[in-house]
Amino acid sequence: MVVDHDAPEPPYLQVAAILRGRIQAGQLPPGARVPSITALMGEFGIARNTARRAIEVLKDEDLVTVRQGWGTFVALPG
Amino acid sequence: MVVDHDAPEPPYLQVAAILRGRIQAGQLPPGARVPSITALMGEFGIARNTARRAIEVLKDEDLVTVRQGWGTFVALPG
DNA sequence: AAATATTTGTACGTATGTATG
DNA sequence: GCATACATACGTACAAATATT
Repeated sequence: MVVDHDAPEPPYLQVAAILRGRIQAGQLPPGARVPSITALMGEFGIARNTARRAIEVLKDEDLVTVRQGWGTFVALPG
Repeated sequence: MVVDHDAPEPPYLQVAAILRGRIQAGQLPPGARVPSITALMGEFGIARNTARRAIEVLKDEDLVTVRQGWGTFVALPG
């Protein structure tokens, strides 16, 4: 899966939407580790800051919790 | 005024705090134009993205409103 | 205790796109 | 068309936190 640089939706929002979909579909269940920044870079062909912005979107939605030096995880329900 | 790269507080938070202070002090009253990204770069000796992050902080606090192609303005009270 | 690997955090400089006036 | 200002993205570098060896 690669982002579409020509789409009206910017890459960081595309990636955020994809990850959100995986969470809501249960593909990434609560407590699961979200792919690391480096992994997202490789999977979607995006730069580091772009990957971080996508995670930032999900963090602002309280869908994930991020901890430096550890990783990003799907937020627990409730 | 220049940011301190050796301070524990990162530059983008330093700049956000300074601007927040100007707003709360009335130096930047409601409706006033906040210095542009380019102006902040020059005033604080920071990069473009760093300036934008500072503004982002204030935007998340609803202290300013940002409009593409126009500028950034101190939010109206209420 | 110390070194190493992994992961997130911050910042740089640059380029291009989009919106407004 | 042009100038200004914000929006997004690239690639790179180093710092900080965590866990493991």
